[in-house]
Amino acid sequence: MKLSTKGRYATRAMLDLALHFGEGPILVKDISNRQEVSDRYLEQILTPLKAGGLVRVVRGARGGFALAKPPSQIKLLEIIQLVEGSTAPVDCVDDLHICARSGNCVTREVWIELKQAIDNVLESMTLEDLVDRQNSSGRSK
Amino acid sequence: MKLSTKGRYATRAMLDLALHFGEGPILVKDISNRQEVSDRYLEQILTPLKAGGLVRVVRGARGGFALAKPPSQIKLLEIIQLVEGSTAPVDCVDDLHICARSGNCVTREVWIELKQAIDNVLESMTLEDLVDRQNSSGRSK
DNA sequence: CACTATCCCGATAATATTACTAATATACGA
DNA sequence: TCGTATATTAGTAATATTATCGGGATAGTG
Repeated sequence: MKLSTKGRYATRAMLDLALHFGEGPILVKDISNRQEVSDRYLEQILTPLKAGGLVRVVRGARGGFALAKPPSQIKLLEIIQLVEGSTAPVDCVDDLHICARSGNCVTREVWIELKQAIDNVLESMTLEDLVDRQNSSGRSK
Repeated sequence: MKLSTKGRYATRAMLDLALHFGEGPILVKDISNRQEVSDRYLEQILTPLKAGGLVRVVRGARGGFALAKPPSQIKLLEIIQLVEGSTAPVDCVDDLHICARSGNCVTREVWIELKQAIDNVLESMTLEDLVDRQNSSGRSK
């Protein structure tokens, strides 16, 4: 039940962008320096977020990344889904047919409830919420 | 955020044992046949469940596995924790010190909430609940 | 136009995890 | 004491994750 680095780095990168929202394009390198992750790897992680319309990109000199929408309109669930795929703890939750037992499987019902619980948390939290928490506790950027 | 086969197989094996509770030792081979998983692998998965006191073992002829307690007293959370370790989606949730940023990290707070949501679901469900569901919906064993 | 900054894409190396197998030891019962 | 069954440990193939690299496309800048 671990979140991979993709989900963690993506969330931190998006929070970083939220903290610099309105400042124009932000370099991947700056994000990776602040967040202490590999910039090459971070590029890869940002790709699906761009494809999913959460960030916009300016190429070329003075380019970089920025949120495509205000932080208040970006839910953590969207971020996680784009980089990790579904939050379902087991694949049969999304597709009954990958397991012949699904129609007759009570454990599957548990996994469905688990997914719902996870989605509830991530759905109800936006980047703005994270920014607020960060600011209200005297944390550095 | 995927549960590994360990967690899934363990839950199914325990449900299997719950359905046969009171019938004496059950062969690993019988469980693995019914659940369609490798018996060798299932043995390995049962080991931590034994160490954790959820199942008891009778070695030798006419031996096998059985629940150490009634199904009503075994929570799914216990099963998952024994075979998968903590339900924390990120390691820093359990141990602040594995990441230097933890003290100053708002995303960590999200992961803590996520873990709590997961634990809530798994804590509130016992093997007896699963047995009831199985019986009440006309399913086969 | 030449130069440089920046993201884009595909390949692949390194590592970790997962799922499973093999072989041998140990225990119990008839 | 023999057959049946789990216990234990080590090994391994397959897969997924994590990260790196080289070169290329694109867009500003002087």
